[in-house]
Amino acid sequence: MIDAPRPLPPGWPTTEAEATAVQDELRGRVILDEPGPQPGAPLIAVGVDVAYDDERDVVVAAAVALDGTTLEVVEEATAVGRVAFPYVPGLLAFREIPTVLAVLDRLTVTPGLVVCDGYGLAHPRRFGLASHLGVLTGLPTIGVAKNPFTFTYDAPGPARGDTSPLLDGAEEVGRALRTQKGVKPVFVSVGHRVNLDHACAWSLVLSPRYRLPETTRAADSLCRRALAEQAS
DNA sequence: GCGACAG
DNA sequence: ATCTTGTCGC
Repeated sequence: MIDAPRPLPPGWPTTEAEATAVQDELRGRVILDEPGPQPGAPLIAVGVDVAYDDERDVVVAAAVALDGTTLEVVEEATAVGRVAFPYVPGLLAFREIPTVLAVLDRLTVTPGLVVCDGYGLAHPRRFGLASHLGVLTGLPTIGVAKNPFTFTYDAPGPARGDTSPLLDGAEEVGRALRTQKGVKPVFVSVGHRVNLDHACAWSLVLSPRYRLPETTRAADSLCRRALAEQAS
């Protein structure tokens, strides 16, 4: 059975000015002074990702819950929604967050950490997707991105676990983290209720074999499969 | 002013 | 994100 795309929430921003105002309002509710879960602690780590069909204006979100110790999949969920905003760098969250919230609602397990595909604090106004999702759910969140966006960094050391600051001018907004020897780093930033050390440590724990965390890989794979089903 | 820019 | 074949390598 294929789900019909759910409609947008009433009052959802439609202009860049409105979306920016929402960010500025929600940003005051981000919690940055909690250490967050200890890396390796027994918890459920949830990866979220989305896939788009711009033709049909459809977005499919996937959430995959992993045992934070064994990295085994304990639950999967998908949700189908409407693309909620045009793609504007810095406003990515508005495109997908309603559907991401829906997919998290479908999980029966309680996430101890949510790993987002994108940024948190590393954002032009310090309120990326991971920050936004964290504030709206109250859950600890981190962002792990594949690209440095507009930020700068020097290459981290060659060993797995080596890091270097991700900089916006002189300000450290996240870290480039080498998750595999000799492989391009990922870009980690804090979302909500997790500090940068723990965010990096969890990113490393969740990436035992590949460049990207297993949470991200599992969610990416699932949302692509779900989008293909939705299209057929 | 223009372009570049997470996904 | 997405458009897209084969190919080199473990």
